[in-house]
Amino acid sequence: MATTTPGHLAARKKPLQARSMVTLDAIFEATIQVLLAQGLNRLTTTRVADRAGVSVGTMYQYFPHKQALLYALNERYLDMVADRIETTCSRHAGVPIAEMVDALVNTYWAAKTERSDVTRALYRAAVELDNDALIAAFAQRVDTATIAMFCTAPDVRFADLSLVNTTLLAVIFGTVRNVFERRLPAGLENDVRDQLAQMCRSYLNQAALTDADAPS
Amino acid sequence: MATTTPGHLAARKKPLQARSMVTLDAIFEATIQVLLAQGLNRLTTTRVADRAGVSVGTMYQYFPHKQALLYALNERYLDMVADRIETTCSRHAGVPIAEMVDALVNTYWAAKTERSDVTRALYRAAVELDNDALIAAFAQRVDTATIAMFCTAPDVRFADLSLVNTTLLAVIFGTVRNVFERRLPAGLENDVRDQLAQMCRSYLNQAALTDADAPS
DNA sequence: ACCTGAACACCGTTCAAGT
DNA sequence: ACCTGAACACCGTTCAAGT
Repeated sequence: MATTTPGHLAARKKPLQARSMVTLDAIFEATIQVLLAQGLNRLTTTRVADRAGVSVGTMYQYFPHKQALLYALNERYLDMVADRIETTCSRHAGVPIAEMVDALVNTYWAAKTERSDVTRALYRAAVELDNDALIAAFAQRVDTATIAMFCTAPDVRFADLSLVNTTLLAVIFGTVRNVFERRLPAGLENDVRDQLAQMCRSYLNQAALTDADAPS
Repeated sequence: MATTTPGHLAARKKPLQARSMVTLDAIFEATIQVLLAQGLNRLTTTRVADRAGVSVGTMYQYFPHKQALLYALNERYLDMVADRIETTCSRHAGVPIAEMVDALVNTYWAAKTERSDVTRALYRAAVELDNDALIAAFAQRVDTATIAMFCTAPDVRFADLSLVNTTLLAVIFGTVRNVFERRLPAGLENDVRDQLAQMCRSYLNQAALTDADAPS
């Protein structure tokens, strides 16, 4: 399921021809480069257009305003992360729940870490815009995927899987972001990731229904 | 300990006279009001000055640039939160660790929730500026306070308290922020808070040294 | 000494004029 | 049909002129 883009932030034209796609990619790539090299306050429509090799006017054919550009960039990125989580979830159907949680933490962590500069740039840029819809769509996709996975766990049942799942995702996503923004040394960062996985496992063990709780 | 402000973001003049303090407060209050009523992209130096009843020029006597204004606002807020955490920590010296964790989660949660509109406005505004130093100073204060508290727990010892503490804070702060940005319904929000506290307790139980681990 | 607000440089966005 | 970039409105910041 793709994210639903609110009208006022939608890209102006869908790239149907190969040439347009190349231009669009150039604009995205230029945006990331400017964001990384110059920072958010120097991210100027003119600068992005220059770097992408088009005129400002052309850029405004693809994006109705600067916000839409940042929005689309973020959308692309979140789609990539959601894709990876969905893949992990379907690959881990039926394994013990401790393995599921480890896979989840590691997938999300890896997706954020592999291009950590871009991740950080996007975290900073994301706040410029009204990304509520984007976050909601992303959360929905991930929620669906992880709930489906946890349902197949052979070793546990929960009284309220939905709440447990919501908590788990809030904790994982929130912690990863927090660690990122604090710029901890890489070694400590990895230690915290392992502790996080451990913490999720302890939580799931404790929250799992015992035989005594089982419905007759 | 107060946070250390890097030179390029420091306020231009320290308000030593009562009149100046009133002006400064008016500017801060105006900033919050504009932020809440109009949003970050309409937060204009002119608009803030108008609302505060001073001219732009006067505002630039107190803050060398717009960033410094937002920085100072954030600094004030973080100092308030850190104050409350420090208070909680010294009040809970010597109680069982489960109570410590509950108090910690609840204090942080309450500090963020009580004026959640301001909190959210600041989360959005914070990214505009170089808040690394602010976050580092805040983290340092909180780290010190919670480590000191955990050292007094009568019922547990840890192999690596520093790592456990870092993890715990990253998880609590990150999760609270994530829950905020997702704008969950209030009921669910509270459920997640309770689950978070439960999760922290499970983690601490599991991470605690048993008698078998104890040094001879 | 301190405050004011017109003036300057720059940015987002548009649209008449090009091809 | 599509692209260009000068032009316009507006914002951050300054500083000569006021009190």
